[in-house]
Amino acid sequence: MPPRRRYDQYCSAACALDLVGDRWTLLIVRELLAGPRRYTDLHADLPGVSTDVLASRLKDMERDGLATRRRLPPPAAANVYELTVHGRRLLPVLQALGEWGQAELGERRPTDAVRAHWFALPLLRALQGEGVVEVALEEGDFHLYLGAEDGAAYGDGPAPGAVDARLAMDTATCLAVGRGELGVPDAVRAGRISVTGDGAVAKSLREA
Amino acid sequence: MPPRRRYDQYCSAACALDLVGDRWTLLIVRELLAGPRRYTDLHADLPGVSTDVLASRLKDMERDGLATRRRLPPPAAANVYELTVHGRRLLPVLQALGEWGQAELGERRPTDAVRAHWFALPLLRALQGEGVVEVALEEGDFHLYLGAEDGAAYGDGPAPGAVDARLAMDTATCLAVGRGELGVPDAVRAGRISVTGDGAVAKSLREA
DNA sequence: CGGCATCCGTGACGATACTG
DNA sequence: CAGTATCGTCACGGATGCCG
Repeated sequence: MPPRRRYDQYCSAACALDLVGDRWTLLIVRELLAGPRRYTDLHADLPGVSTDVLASRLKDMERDGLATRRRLPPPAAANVYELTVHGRRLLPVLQALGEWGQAELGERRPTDAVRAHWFALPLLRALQGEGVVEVALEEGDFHLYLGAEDGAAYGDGPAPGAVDARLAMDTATCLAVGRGELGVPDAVRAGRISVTGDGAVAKSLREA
Repeated sequence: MPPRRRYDQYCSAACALDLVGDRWTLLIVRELLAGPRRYTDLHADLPGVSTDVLASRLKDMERDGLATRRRLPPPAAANVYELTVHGRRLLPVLQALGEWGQAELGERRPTDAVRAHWFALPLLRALQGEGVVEVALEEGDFHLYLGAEDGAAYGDGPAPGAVDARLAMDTATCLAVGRGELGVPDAVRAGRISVTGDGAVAKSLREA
């Protein structure tokens, strides 16, 4: 087996790219940041990735300590992949990339895939406060854990537990809020976001 | 000519990776963050990159508005590549990557290349204050512009103009400071950094 | 000599088919 | 469901050549 391709530079950024610079790797991390995922789910949410490349990346990530494979207990017996603590620390990298990429993200082309939780990262930066916020878009739901001690986190689908606030909006509004162009209270007043819930977060989101 | 390979996802992070996710691209950005560079300099500081890939990446970056090619006026007539404002905004991405990668950056292997200015990014995060700081390592010199309005910046080699402080240290010390494990004043007291200059930055670096 | 373009061998990638 | 096997294609790395 030939040694895997590396940059061979004594530089922390190059070293990081040795681990996560391969095609698809950072997008797999983005998926797993939303919670544990089965192989088939990953394959479904990453259109274009071939099965062998996905399997190979997951193996690499497991070997490098970015992710682990775990078998769910019955009755939901299935293998899920999950980020390690080390892997979850890549969240700032994806946030920086996403922040930079928002400038180029124009109108959606018909060939572009969309998943609701892809909007969670920009929203995490834009929203202040503390608590569990559930967000509903046309594409689906996701939930944010604001003010968590280990930075912040989010998950796909509805929140499994109690929810402090629930936001419903369309994609364009979500993008504008994530970009920082639009504040949530302003959007609420403009009728572009509906906020429900009576937690402290809900109040602070409704008021400037 | 087939359309270039893209992820086709309506996601700002994926969109960013469409532009800078190719092999070598982010390392070229890292090089250009240290100032304008000629093709040959880039090729020399990126061991392993083939000539055609380097030329291809530079063309892509020019087309995508990340970099520009400019001809220096005589007598130093030469083409240099330079980041655009948009390209310079990738600095947070490289900082996030570098911060994450520092955890894996162990001892230097003999096959690893090193350049002095590769240590500029971690130091930029670690150092507080405002002014021009010149740093001397065994591998060479670089200089930092702390507190610049457009974030921060740095350059390879000695500073072209006036210098507020000058630091000399070895690589291990530089890494520890960049990691945040060691404060500059502590390192000065331990004799691991020599600080010269009498600017405000020099004073603040000497004192806790 | 700087700045590429061309050629070639190898490995990575993408699509599909197939298996436990 | 969760991958492995196969195969064609393309990108990469190395060497060499060209041209101002």
